Amino acid sequence: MNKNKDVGEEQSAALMADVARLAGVAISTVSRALANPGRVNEKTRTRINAAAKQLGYTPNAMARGLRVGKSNTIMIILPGSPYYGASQIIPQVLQSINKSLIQEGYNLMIANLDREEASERHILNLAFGGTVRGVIIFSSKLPEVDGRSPAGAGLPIVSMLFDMSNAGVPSVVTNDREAIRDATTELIRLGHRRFLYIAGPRGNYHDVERYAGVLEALGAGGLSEDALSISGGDLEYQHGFETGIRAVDDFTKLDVRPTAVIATSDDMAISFMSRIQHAGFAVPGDLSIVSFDGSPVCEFCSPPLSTIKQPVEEMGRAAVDLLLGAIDQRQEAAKVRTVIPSKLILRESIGSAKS
Amino acid sequence: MNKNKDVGEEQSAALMADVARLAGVAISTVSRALANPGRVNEKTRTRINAAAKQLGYTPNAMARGLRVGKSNTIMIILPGSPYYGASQIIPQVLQSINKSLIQEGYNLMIANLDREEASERHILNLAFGGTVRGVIIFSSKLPEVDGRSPAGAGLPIVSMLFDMSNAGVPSVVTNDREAIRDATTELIRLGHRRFLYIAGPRGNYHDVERYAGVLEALGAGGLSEDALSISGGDLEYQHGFETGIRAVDDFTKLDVRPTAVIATSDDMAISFMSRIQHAGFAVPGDLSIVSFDGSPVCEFCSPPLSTIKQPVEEMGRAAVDLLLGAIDQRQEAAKVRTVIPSKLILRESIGSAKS
DNA sequence: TTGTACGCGTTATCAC
DNA sequence: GTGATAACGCGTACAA
Repeated sequence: MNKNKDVGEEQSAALMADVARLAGVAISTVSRALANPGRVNEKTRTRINAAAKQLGYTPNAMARGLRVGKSNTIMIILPGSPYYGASQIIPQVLQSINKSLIQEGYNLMIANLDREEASERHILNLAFGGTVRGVIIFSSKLPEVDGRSPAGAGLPIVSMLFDMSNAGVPSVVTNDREAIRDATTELIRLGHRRFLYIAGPRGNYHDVERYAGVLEALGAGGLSEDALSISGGDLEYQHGFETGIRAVDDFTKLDVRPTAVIATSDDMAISFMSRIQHAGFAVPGDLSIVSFDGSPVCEFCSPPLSTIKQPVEEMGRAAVDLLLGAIDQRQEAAKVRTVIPSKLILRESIGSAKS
Repeated sequence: MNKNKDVGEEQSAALMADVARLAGVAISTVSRALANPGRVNEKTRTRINAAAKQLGYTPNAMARGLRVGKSNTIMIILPGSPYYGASQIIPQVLQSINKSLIQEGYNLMIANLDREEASERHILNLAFGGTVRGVIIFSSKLPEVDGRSPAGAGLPIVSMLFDMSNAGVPSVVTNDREAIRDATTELIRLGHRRFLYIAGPRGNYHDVERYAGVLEALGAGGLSEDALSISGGDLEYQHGFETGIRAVDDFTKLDVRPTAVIATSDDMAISFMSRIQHAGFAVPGDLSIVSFDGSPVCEFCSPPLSTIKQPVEEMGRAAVDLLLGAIDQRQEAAKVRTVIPSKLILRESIGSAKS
């Protein structure tokens, strides 16, 4: 079968047929020996294994995939333009997910979903072309063009970070609302009465949740919405750092200056804190700052930045568990929403309100 | 063919045969109409396209791949534990590469290469199992187990960031040595005469190059190696931030204190700069700092951190071009080494030497 | 220009 | 326990 077997040097990939011939058995026996080792005589099995090793045999994934009608590739859909806060955590997420997947024999393919139709089409081709077996979505929207969507391809989907459970997509999220609420409550406890909220894209799930969390804390603390000023929130994508910079302008224009700032991503907080200090405000003397994400770099800001740390590794593992569960049909609807709590890390960017 | 065609609702994937039947042509004609539109009558072609659209037909990638003996997936091998400085730039690299690949009809699969044999085996199965068509390697070593390596699988490989051209792997790198040399020269020009170099893993390509660059600048400036102290350089992996923290200890223990610090990654510089200021040293008053990578966050450090910016997007594009060139055999050996220059970004962390 | 027939490498179904 | 054989969905000689 292998026409190059006599060349010896750069032999092209060994086939199952080559292994069978070398081991002196039928090709189907080789297949079994590799897939169901129990259902084949031990003696022949070892002979087959030896032959396979000698030839450096590796099963052809596409042939197998075609035959069994399944691939073993999972696709993760990343936001095309780095999502306003997520770029810091993407590597951790990918690594966590990939590690979990590999243990179960799956591969990870990545796709970027931006505003161009071409990228949506590409993703859908992956989904409908049988290339992928399941989807982890890390973006705020599902790709859809010509009425086709990954769900329509019959693919299991799990959403990470964004709660899409009301769209029927099992989601692994953190407790955005409670986490921000608790952080705000802590600020109130420290005597703060006026706040600046640096928003993510308006309407975005995270922004909705986090904004609500701030309001809940204000309400519980006996403060009205008037205590809250808002910056950012543009619909258009913007780099987190830029949002923070603009927030400095907004801040300095306010008649009554807030004493505490709640940023919805570390990037925003980092650029804001840097520029606001250049503008002559002391942190935390004049101004306390807390943000969301938990990037490692926050510890080394000046002053060290308080942040709400998202457990991205755990969330990655949970998303994989959910997805593989759906694939194996172990669970059909699963728990639709899995919440993994974030943790407030208090650092020196937060202090008592100026009296 | 499609047994579910009468269900209408959740129809399983339409096949080429379905399209052929609906268009009233033979299955092979459909195949041609999609692949070589020129070689089929316009009238029938439009009929076929209409049928395909109506059925939501998407070609099965595995069947095609099996038939043509090629996949259209590229694998990128990432360092399993975040490489000492690279974690900041991985998202940009992935996005740049993915974008370039999609335009040419390829997909991107990711693999992590850490110290465990399982991950090497996984990568090699991908390579030998026909799953991938080419490899972009972002790690300092090539996976190899049982004497198998991706090159042995006949796969085109391109290395990014690391120069592996002497191992026969076309590489896209930046001018580490010159960039560091120029930065060091600038420090010398500013009157600095003693330096601390915060090293990456000893023996690592980047560290070798960058260290050499420092020495070249010292030599050109009439300084001896005695002008240089070294911190870091552990063989074991360590988080960049930790290396910077340890460098603070090393620095304070030196009898003659350097007035300038050259860090081989932004992470190191960021944690070092933060802690050294807490220890009572002024930047750049007592100490100038420059680092390597060009993370956006450097601009918002206190003081803003000078850094050598690597053109990661360009490097990603170049790597893809090289790889696809090798796949298409347009170029056989290609230029073995492509250098894309980095750019020194001067910020306030650098100043004249204390007199 | 279009249709027929075969094969890509593997797994699953059946006999033996 | 093992072997022959028919698919999986598509591309491509070749014949019509």
